[in-house]
Amino acid sequence: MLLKIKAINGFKDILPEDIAIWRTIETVCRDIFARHAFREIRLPILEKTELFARSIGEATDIVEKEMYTFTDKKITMRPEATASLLRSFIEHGLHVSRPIQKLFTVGPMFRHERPQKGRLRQFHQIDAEVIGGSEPQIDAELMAMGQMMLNELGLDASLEINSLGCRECRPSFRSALVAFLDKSQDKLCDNCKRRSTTNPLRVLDCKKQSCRDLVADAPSILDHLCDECDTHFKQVQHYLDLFSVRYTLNHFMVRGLDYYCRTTFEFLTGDLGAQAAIGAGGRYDGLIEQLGGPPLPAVGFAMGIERLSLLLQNKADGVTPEPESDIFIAVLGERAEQTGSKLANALRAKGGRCGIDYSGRSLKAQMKIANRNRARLVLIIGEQELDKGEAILRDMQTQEQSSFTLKSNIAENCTELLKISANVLTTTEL
RNA sequence: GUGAGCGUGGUUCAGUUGGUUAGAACACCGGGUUGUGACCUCGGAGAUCGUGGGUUCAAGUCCCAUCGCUCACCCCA
Repeated sequence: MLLKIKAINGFKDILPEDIAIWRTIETVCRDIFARHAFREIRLPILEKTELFARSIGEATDIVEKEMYTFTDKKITMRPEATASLLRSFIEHGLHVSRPIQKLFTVGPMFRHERPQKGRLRQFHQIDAEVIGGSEPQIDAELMAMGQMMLNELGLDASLEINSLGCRECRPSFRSALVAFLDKSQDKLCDNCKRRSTTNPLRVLDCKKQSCRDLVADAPSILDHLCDECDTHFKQVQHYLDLFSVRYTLNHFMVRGLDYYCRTTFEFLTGDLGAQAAIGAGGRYDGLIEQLGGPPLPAVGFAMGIERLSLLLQNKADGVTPEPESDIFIAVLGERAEQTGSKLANALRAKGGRCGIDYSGRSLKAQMKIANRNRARLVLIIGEQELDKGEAILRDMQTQEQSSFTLKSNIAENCTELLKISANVLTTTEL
């Protein structure tokens, strides 16, 4: 045997067994987007490298070392969706058609990190962005929508929120924080010693207990917000309360992308190993302008589909897969095969989900296939019945069998079978 | 980039101090019902034990190397 070619590290197949969960996630989220008047946008996977450098930030880990880039062509496989979406928004002047654009997109993202539980190199995100509004209601509504998605998927997650301030107030907080960290340099972990100069905000996010203890007394960004940011953040909380969305303030929360300002938030779970965030986002008011677009405020978030999927898999009452067929046609002998195959394809043309096997297996083997397909009905066409113009119709669940008259008009047979099938399927749903 | 753990049929694993033809469960195929699934029962097929080298009379087992996977750090969805 030749050497097998395997998928590359961090890239996963989504097998037929996994699809039910994926479709559930997508269906639930799409439905909720529709209820919130979001429209879908589909974007390319490759973009100019510069797009991500300018939006995510040159100094971030993502841009510095995690992007899949064709260096000779200066193009990159997108590590996140927001940059691409804004590029498209600006390029097509979408702000002209509506004062506020509510857009979502679903698809693969690529980051060259070491894979681990809940973290892949190709992963999928559901991404939502509201462009053109700075009102705190929008922030709150977006979080409420994210919470609705998790609720309707039956998942528990906590929502943590913070405000990072704006260009006006962040510098004063930053210098206060740096001053605080300087006093305790020797107590910080090596990593945080480095970060206290390169990206002091990140020290707040350190997971080491010693740093967490130290940082507990650090100045809070929330005490340094300018009046406008402070009012905005209080309003966000007011509307979250109004919408009955539960949340906790976490002034240690820092996001890894440079473009966030004001509101940031994360949906967190304790059931994903080291990966706590299943969805996260925030406001990025200056970014569109920075990418060459009009000065529009915006806010958005992304959910990780693989992470949602892992959580759904862990649930006892998991998602049940759809049957491969509703009606399976078992045939015995060549004449039956002729009748059965013709009927199967006619049924499909009329919208029926129909299975059939042509390998001439025993009836027993065909019944096993029907069972595995989770077909509710099996139409058994045998020589003896065929002579009488009949077939046997078996309900696999109730185990009841009845004789089915095969009319010469095949359309009539289809109509009759589809009627019985629909009938049987709805009665068991209730 | 750093660290730890693990590589045995399709899948999950067992394999004792190295010792005959490497086992099981699930899955698959077939029989028990010459025309009836899911349950039961009997049988069958399926493994270069990740790869290369070494030690030994003898290696799945010990040693070295290499590749791969997983988890964690980091960072993030």
